[in-house]
Amino acid sequence: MHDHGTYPLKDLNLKTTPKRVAILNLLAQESTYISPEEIWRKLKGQFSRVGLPTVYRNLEELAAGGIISKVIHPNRQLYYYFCPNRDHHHHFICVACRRVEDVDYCGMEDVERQVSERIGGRVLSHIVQVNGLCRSCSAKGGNGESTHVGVMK
Amino acid sequence: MHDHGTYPLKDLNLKTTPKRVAILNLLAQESTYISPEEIWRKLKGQFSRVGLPTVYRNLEELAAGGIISKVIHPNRQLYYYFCPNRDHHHHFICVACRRVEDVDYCGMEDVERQVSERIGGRVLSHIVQVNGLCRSCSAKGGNGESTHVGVMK
DNA sequence: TTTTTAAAAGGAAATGATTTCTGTTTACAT
DNA sequence: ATGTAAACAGAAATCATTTCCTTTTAAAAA
Ligand SMILES: [Zn+2]
Ligand SMILES: [Zn+2]
Ligand SMILES: [Zn+2]
Ligand SMILES: [Zn+2]
Repeated sequence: MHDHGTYPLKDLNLKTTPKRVAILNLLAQESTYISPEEIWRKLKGQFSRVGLPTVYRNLEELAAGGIISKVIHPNRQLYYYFCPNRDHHHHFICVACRRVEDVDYCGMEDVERQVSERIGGRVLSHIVQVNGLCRSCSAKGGNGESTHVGVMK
Repeated sequence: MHDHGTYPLKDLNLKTTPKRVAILNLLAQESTYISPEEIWRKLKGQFSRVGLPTVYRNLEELAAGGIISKVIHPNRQLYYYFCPNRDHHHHFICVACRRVEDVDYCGMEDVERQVSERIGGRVLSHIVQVNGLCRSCSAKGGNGESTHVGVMK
């Protein structure tokens, strides 16, 4: 789907290993979020030996480095997604088909002001995720899996 | 801390059992988010017999009913919080002391419009959580636990 | 090119929070 | 008071994720 381009793995003190690159390429091909085990199954088609811990380790490192993003899922399992958009933004995920789309919106400036002025605290990070049904899944009328994580009304 | 008032457990087809009420009361006394096991330990001071599954079950039911809210935590464990504010809003959580504060802000109207117009999808729910250090923890200069879940830059 | 070395990977095993199961007990509508 | 579906306890299972330890390897240094 997208090309992940040349990522500064070096800047993150991550060696450019075949496994790591393959994981990144697999993610870049997907337009949906994916689990560590799914990545692992795909990797096994390319390498004779791959350990699941290697996949978990790499996904975590890539996410920590900001190259890929985590998806919050009600079943509490880990899912990751690679998004080529380097500007700050958030995602709309389809709970039925796992498709991920960009949401170019983030009101964190206002929130930070409010936290600073009214609460006296300091914002370190924030989580924003929009769950729903994409166009095609919405048309099919499917409900998908229920998504009740965080505050939702 | 707060009184959870009279909640329409009946409206959710939940019986008013001693355990359930006790859990709700415990949560209402806290100004921080809390784990199922912590609730369980506190419950054991009030009942001779309490099962951990009972706690998990009740917390899940109360959260599904919108009476309490879940907190997204990087260690992937479950945490819950009771907030008496019935208006739609989100939370600022202190990653150091677990304190939770209201954030009266939510740009979901705009997001829904964008999702509808540009993506053609339908929003079912959304997750918004602001992580940081509250006033006192910020003053102490503590860092608290790292919080890297979801998209954060 | 040949070391050198710290990071990366494998694979087996452990972990432990959460869930499932099953046989009682209980809230509450009739 | 009785019936019935919901709740509960307790023990056991689950299973995604981590940990551990040994072997390989990327890539910096010589
Ligand atoms: Zn994106
Ligand atoms: Zn944002
Ligand atoms: Zn609140
Ligand atoms: Zn909102």
